[in-house]
Amino acid sequence: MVRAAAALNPVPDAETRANTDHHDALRVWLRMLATTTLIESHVRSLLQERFDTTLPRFDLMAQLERVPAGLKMGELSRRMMVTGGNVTGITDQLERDGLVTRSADPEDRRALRVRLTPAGRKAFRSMAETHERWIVEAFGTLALSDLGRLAELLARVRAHVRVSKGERK
Amino acid sequence: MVRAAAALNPVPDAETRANTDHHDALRVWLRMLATTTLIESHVRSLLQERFDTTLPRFDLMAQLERVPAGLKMGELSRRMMVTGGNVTGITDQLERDGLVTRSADPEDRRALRVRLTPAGRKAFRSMAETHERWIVEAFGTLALSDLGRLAELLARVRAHVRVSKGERK
DNA sequence: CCAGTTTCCTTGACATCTAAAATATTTAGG
DNA sequence: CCTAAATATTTTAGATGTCAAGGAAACTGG
Repeated sequence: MVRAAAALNPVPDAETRANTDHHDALRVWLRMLATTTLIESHVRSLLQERFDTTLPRFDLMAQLERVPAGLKMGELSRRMMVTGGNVTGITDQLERDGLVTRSADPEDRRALRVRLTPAGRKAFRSMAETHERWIVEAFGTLALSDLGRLAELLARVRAHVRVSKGERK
Repeated sequence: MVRAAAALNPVPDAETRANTDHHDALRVWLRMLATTTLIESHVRSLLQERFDTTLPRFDLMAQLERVPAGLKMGELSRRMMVTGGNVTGITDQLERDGLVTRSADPEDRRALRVRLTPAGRKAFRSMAETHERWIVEAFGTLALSDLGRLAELLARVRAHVRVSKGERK
């Protein structure tokens, strides 16, 4: 996808010298992106087929499922890592379908609390169970030890990027 | 995110028994998704800031960069794993900005060939170099051996999902 | 040669998403 | 108390994505 840059970029990290050769990092990234996209689109189409719903709607409901008192729009926005305007739109649809409700927050009149309705909770539980089965199957080729290794590698990358991002801005 | 389903789903894979505990697979998946999304949004905002462009536009140009003769719309669609309508829209914009051209395919009058213009090629090379630097830095916390392990684990998952998906439909 | 099908592309309707502006409320400082 | 800044949400414009329908050209089997 990309040409090699000369070996001129300093590694800002402390301990790991002599690490990523340039093409290697890019190749791993593209593979990671492709794999994630593959699974994600698989899940999307299954959600569509079997439950006539979408991934963002499922994600929003998943956030609410463990919080019976509901979440404020802003909390949903932060947890889902999307903008507030986006949450507004998705909530509109779920509300229209009777799966969530918006109600005034008693402690802050600017805020709204979003909650699953009983119908929403029921629908979510059914979807979540099936969804987990799909994911277990997708990763079913990895032994438990491999799964742990993968988790650990991902955690390291994530933490590293978080830090660099924070530093830059 | 999801409750545990009882241990009742058979692992369709041959060799690996006693593998993914249910919550583990889900946890790894969510972490992988979060990590990928984090890097992707990082790249997106950097592309926006530094080059006033977007990831889909960059991706499309990346496809064209190695094929001076250009690609047909349908080929772009397949390579980018998006629908044709989507490619039409992104190409419209790049064409408007003078970065690509659409020209008739001499061998098939239904088809169009999309090519980078010299300006497009120049712009892409500059972006690609910087983009690679970002990615190398993002994965800079991993030693080369870790990078290899990560690549291998991802490849296995990807291949496995590809197969299951093919089987189902 | 030609009707029927397939392929290539665009268009239209709609769901997601972001960024930025507008509104309403709360909070902080004087 | 009262203004100024911060916060919570919605709205708008625009890019990205899907799917399905439509027009043009190419292929296919008589």
